[in-house]
Amino acid sequence: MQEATSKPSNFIREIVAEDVRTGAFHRRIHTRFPPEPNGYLHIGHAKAITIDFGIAAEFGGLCNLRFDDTNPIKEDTEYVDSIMEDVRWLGFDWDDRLYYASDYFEQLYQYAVRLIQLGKAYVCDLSPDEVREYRGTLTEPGRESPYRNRSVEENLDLFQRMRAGEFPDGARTLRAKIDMAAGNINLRDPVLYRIQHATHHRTGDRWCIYPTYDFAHPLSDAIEGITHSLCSLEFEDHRPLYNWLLETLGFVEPPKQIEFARLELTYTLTSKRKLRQLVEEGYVRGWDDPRMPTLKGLRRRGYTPAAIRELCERIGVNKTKGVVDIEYLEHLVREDLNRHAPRVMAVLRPLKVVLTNYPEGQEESFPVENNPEDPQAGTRLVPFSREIYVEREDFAENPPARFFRLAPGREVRLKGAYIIRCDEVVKDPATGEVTELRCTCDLQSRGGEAPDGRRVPGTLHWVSIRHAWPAEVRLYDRLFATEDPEAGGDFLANLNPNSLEVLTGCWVEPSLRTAKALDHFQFLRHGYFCVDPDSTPERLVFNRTVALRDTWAKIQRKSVAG
RNA sequence: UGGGGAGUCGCCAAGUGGUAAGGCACCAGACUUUGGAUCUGGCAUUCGCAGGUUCGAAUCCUGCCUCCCCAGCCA
Repeated sequence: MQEATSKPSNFIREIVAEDVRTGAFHRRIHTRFPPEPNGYLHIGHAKAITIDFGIAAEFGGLCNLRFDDTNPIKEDTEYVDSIMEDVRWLGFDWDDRLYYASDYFEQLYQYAVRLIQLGKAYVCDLSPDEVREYRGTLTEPGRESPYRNRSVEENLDLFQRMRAGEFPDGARTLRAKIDMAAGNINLRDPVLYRIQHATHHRTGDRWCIYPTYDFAHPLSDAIEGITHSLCSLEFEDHRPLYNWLLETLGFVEPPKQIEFARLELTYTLTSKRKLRQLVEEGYVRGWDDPRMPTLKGLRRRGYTPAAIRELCERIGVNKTKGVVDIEYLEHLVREDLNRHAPRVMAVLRPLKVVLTNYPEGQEESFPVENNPEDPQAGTRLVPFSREIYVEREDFAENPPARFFRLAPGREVRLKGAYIIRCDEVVKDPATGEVTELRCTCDLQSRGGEAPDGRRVPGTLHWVSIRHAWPAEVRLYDRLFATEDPEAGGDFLANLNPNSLEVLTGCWVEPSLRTAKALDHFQFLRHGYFCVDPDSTPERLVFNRTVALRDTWAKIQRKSVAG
């Protein structure tokens, strides 16, 4: 609880702290993360997970993982497995508290029977269309169902026969008897059970009636001894129903539902339906495409659990709907990876450089720091020889102002190696394209230090041609070109046509040969990269997580703008 | 027009009657064998608007405005 005071406050933390202080619950603080197994987890879920597990941990409580599997036609075990994997990857653990709403089907049924006995629920024969008609509108009250006043006995009999499978889908429902004139539409005799002759991924064909969310959720919470049922804003309207059910059924110290705003990010979509469309219609390569905001996509892209958790922590918790700038997340991965990712040299768009005064056949190795942020990370030896590759954009025949890189007659330092000067530019006579640079190497500058102390402002990354390893590098950009993917009404029209650029002729330093899938690196002067699962030792594949901050690009942009 | 929510810097967000934290972004500078990182400084006389209460209000009261959610036998 000490942490509770050291972290920035938020209204949920305050409510829970107050409940602890007043002893509102004679049991430990208990929350739950209740995903429906009908899709993959995305960045929005990360916030809910962080809050659910975080609040419990802060107050010495527990958080359950509970699958809200009350709709058999939408759900599947494939998602169950995936969700568990993602929650663990994010860094949370439910120990042995893995539950399913479907585990409670029998109990839930008994609670429904109890409600009927109390005269608080009835079997209704209205068709779906009729129910809608009777419900009224936002501004007009509804009308009571003609079946509303059936006897307890008749209701009990009918409900039992619903369970027995005597009626077809949609023929009848069990409804709560509350108030058809309520301003809150959720209180206009909400449906508690519907008939659905469908095979459930866990209970098989044992049931042909299934509880609705509104019925199953509060009761599942109560059954598990949840104290604080945290959910998103769209359930605010359901809270009176949540409370009505628990009160009517006589639960002591019932759980409290508290709603908070979801996490939204700029340039990002979190609608399950639309994400599915992107996958199914081939706009991305799958649910784990590195451009997807799914946890699987983020992982493959190279985002770390720590960065995602940190985002959730720093954006706070409240009821104000907002859209967080994706740059915040990008900043946080950089912050994390800057501390942890080993530095390495990779040339993405190679330009050959021949060091004319460096002895042919000679080679040597230079120690280069693995991470200047972490002296403990040590150094590695990087091989050097007469012919190297540098980045094409690190050379300019007619350098613009403040260009610190290679140009005819100019000097530059090769990171950790030597200072070189460009003497000659070799071009393809047919196209005029620069194909090679011939440079001389200041042999006195081993390690990159000028012997006479002269200042060399530019430092380039490089790879020795003879030693380099080929690689494919996938450069990702935002999936959508507009901050709000929904802008203009058609999210597909807002897709960024340049969200993926595949570079195939890349060369990386030999130390990368042993890199394993999902390993993180900083490619010096480029950005953070992650080994794609497609990678093999013969053909390395890297995904760009995020580029380094690029002050030079900013200067150029400004000079172009005027 | 019914019910439920929300409005503090470009974005996120503290603040709970005592005179506007912090982060992102941005700007300026220092340093730099990553034009990275780091460091320093700048960045809301004002809290949706209008009244009122008070010595004093973003915080209390009144009225208004704007935005979001709800009419699935989805969750």
